[in-house]
Amino acid sequence: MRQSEIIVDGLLCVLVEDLHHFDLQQIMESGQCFRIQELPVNGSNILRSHSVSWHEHVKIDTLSTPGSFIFHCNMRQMKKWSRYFNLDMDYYEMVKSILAEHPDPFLEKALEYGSGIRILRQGIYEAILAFMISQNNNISRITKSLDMMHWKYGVCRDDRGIRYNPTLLPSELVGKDFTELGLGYREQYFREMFAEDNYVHFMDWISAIVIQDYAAAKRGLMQAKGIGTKVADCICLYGLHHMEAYPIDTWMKKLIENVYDGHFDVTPYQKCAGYVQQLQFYYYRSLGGENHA
DNA sequence: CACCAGGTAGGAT
DNA sequence: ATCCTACATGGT
Repeated sequence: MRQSEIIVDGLLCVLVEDLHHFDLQQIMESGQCFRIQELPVNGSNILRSHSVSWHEHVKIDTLSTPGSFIFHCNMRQMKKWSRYFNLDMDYYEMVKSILAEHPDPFLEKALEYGSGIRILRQGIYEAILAFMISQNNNISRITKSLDMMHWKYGVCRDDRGIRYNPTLLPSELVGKDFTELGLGYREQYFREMFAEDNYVHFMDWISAIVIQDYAAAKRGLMQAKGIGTKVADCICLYGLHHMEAYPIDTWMKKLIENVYDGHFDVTPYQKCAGYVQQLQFYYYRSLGGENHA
């Protein structure tokens, strides 16, 4: 991967080349992140364009030259996005080499089908909000609730004169009522978590979790109401980048039942289990569910 | 107008 | 330990 500064429309941007196994469309569709949007495209050498909201906001153009992208930010911000998208570590090759020793036709197809997927580092706050909302819910409502929450309670900041919805910090959520966000019965979970008289405990709880290993972090997370095994695994994986986490939801249950005859051994994939789960999940959903492929 | 959604808590086997 | 079910809403 090479990075260089260029000027686009009078603004400093970063041109990234030779970046492979990175496809924002796939990442957006993979269901790990609800805050990426596809934008209308105007440039002729631009294949797709996306906007990503996190601590900051960035527009990314996918160029027609394979492996080439334009990140609309400066080099300093690019460092953060590089970490966010996990651009330095390519789990594709890791799974490829494990597959050589543990043949798995389904996973092989899943790897090729979703080869552009990366596991993001969304941070614990973003992950808690997104995946507590995600339980027994559908994607479009999850996205809507999250967006409304950010617009209603978030403080807007930027250095380019563009209004955007930033990451919410606990300090911005303490004592809020969470009504009118369409959260349904999950509303109560948030009210408990961000109750004013729980703030000190909340911050202690978080600061312990972020320095613990996967097993301890998962146990800790599950102490909160509204966080069970699956949501805890998602927070560990997409928030804290614990790659051992292997979230099992209704789709993964069906997949393991139909494709692996009720048993899938993650042991060989310990160091990239979460990535393997994403590949399986993304490919299985593309098949419509019941197909054994 | 039913049925479903990247589950969980609380209670009953 | 392992089932069962109610759960609030909006999407399809």
